[in-house]
Amino acid sequence: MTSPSKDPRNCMDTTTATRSIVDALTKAIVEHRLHPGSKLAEQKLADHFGVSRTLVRQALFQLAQKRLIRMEPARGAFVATPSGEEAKQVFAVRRMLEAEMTRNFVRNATKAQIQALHEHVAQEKAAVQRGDVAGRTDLLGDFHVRMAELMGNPVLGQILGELISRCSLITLMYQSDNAAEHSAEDHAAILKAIVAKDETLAVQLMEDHLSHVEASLTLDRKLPNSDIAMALA
Amino acid sequence: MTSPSKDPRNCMDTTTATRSIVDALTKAIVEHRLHPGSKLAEQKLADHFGVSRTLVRQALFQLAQKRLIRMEPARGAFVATPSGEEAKQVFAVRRMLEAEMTRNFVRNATKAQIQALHEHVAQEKAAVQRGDVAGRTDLLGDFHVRMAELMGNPVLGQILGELISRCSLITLMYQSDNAAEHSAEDHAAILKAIVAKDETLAVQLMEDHLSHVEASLTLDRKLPNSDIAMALA
DNA sequence: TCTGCAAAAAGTGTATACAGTTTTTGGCTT
DNA sequence: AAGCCAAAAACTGTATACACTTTTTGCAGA
Repeated sequence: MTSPSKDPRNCMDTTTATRSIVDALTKAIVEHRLHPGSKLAEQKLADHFGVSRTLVRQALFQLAQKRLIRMEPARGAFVATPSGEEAKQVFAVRRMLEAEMTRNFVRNATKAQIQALHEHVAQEKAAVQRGDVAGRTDLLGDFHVRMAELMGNPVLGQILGELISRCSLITLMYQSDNAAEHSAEDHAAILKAIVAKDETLAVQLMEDHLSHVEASLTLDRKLPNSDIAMALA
Repeated sequence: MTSPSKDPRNCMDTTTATRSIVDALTKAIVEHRLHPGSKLAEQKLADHFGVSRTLVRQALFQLAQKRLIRMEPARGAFVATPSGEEAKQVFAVRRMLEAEMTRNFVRNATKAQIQALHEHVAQEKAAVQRGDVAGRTDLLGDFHVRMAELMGNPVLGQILGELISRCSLITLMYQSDNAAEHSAEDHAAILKAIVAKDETLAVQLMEDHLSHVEASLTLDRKLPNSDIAMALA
């Protein structure tokens, strides 16, 4: 009934076009190939993707709703430049969500789910060891999304997914040192506590992990190219 | 800088058109004037709002992202019919978020913020007493959004706002008895615990409140007009 | 040389046009 | 009379056109 495509011909059709533009731009933003503040001109994107402005605009509106870009009236779309204040709020919400998520996970996780997390952590370690920065960043975020999905709560999964995308952008804007290696270890420690069914410890480790990531950012730093006049005052 | 309109002429201009369509449709869905499953034909909406399909489509895409409608390829947009499963997930996320929110609120709330909640609860009581169903539903949801906003966390506020919109739709689909009157009392009790700085009690009452609302729904009921053939089998 | 302004270029916001799909309608067969 | 198929109508998906705004360019004047 609700199958994605009843016709094998349909590989790239109807409305999937917009989705793929959203995904491509999301990936580009999260992977730092598009810098915060960059202008996203509609016609240029349309030419690049080989479609009309119509589809690009649809995609931009969706990205704006995900807060990965901001749209200024009559001026166009720009890659978002989340403020330090906003960053703190995003982390605060993540802590709320993920603390409870971890608690539920400890209580209800099956062996298969724990196994899936083990495999994920192994992948993370491999990415870290071979210096695969892009893959590592991806996997480190996915750890959290994976947990949400394994809990059988796609609603939570989607919300967390969006928050984590925003975090990627935030991290890339404010990161001082490359503390990402620690994250893989944090994940391993959290998983260990989950295996041990130590609810309190697992929750605590998850909260600490998120606080640690947040603390590794210099959120009070003046934004780089926000306003040159102000920078020289 | 980020002021909504620097020009007094701009009353209904640029991109605000789409926003107003989104708001109008959101209101219509949440207030049950558009029933779950209803077709939302683009041209009809365009005629009704006096704009072209372009703007209507933009609005529909945004509503789809908020999960208030669903869009089927080449078939159009329909008011969402969230499943009982999805409803439970939405409530689960709300409990996660709002438990922590309440905890933080007890710890950090200023007198002015508590005063604002008092006024809100008073408004709720007034709406309940004068039998204003629409206003009551609105206010009961807003209580939670207001708390989030008062906490100085717009990120949380927006996420909660969207979850609460979905809950309005869910409530209207699955409500068995009219348990809404209880909600106003629940809110008053929560506020009392906040005033008393009783963190544990406030959190508990908030969780109970949400569980109570969820329990008042018959989420396991077969959806009404999902498939007539199946209903008659 | 630097400032200021006007014309041109580029870009956004909305409407319309058109191709392809789905739904409805109406008649034909059994 | 009920069921089925074909033509028509309605609708979605995408591209294009046009008005209006912002930005850039280039020239004139101090």
